Amino acid sequence: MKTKKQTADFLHIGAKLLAWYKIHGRDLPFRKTKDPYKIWICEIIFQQTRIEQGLNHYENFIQRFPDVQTLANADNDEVLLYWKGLGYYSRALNLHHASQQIVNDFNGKFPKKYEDILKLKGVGKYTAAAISSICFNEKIPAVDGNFYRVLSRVFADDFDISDSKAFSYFSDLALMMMPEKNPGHYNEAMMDLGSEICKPKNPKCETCPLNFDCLAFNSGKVQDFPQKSKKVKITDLELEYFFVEFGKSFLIRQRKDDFIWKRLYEFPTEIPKSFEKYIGAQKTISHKLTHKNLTIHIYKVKLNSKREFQKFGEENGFLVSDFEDFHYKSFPKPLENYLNSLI
DNA sequence: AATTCGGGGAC
DNA sequence: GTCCCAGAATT
Repeated sequence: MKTKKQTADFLHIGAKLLAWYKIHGRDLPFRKTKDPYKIWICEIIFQQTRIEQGLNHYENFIQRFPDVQTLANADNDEVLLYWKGLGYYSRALNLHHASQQIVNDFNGKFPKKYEDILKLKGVGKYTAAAISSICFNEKIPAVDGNFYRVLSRVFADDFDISDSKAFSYFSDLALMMMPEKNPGHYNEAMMDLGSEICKPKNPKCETCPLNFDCLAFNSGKVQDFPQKSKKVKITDLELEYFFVEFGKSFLIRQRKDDFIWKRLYEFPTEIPKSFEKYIGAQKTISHKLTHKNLTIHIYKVKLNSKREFQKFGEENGFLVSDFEDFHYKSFPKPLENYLNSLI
């Protein structure tokens, strides 16, 4: 149970944060709008993604799909194309699905209530809070990795951020500091502070607006926070592909959506025995994902019979692509790199 | 409650 | 090499 004095102290910290934000907040393109559609897109794009990495994707995506209707009417493949290289591709599939949810279930108008926004596929508690606070002035903390880090340091709190209860734990802390006005700015301020000042490594505590209040800083233990118990496990995975070509054409197909690289394009993973005599150059690619170390073997299969090429493609459901066409499809990064190396 | 899903940048 | 990033869905 918090006393009145403590609650006042919390609010004081939130006010400092907001004051800092007004001067030092980042000038980002999506900060100028309160269009829930645009904020939604930006929140999804920047999930687990650095601002610098996703900025161009955001601009291109908004330009091509400026509103919910455009996105809902778009081809699934084109949505994925605009997601090329961003990773976590189910985000794009969920985005497309949710746009059709808005058209069908919300009469084409972006929902305004937190509970409704939360119903959209791919929108969780963080994203619903971000949209609600920024666009509709709802006082809900958008607790993300930045909140975990900043709050655990300010209060020298050793609550394990990999605990599944961390979200609700830090939400309670964040809410106590949250000002009545400008909830969106408060949430954005915490993200900017976490990104620019209270960074995971080498935080700039000397210029931090909260350094007077920060218990970790004042006890010289900033590096001890946040506490995180869970470590990432990395497994090895080998993939084998056949680059089946005839002239300037080659065969591709779309992946299923039950594994990595959902719905992205790839090469055949097997060929008939009769093709083995055409196997030529082989390339081995190492590629790191967050939880996997991939080793990808790609074998060139250069056919000299157009009939065999087409027959194999048709019978196994492959598409014929070429070095112009593949730019208009979304490939996994290592396969895209491979294709570019052949040009 | 634990696992899975990318790619890139900082160190 | 390790860790983290405007997290969410699935098991």
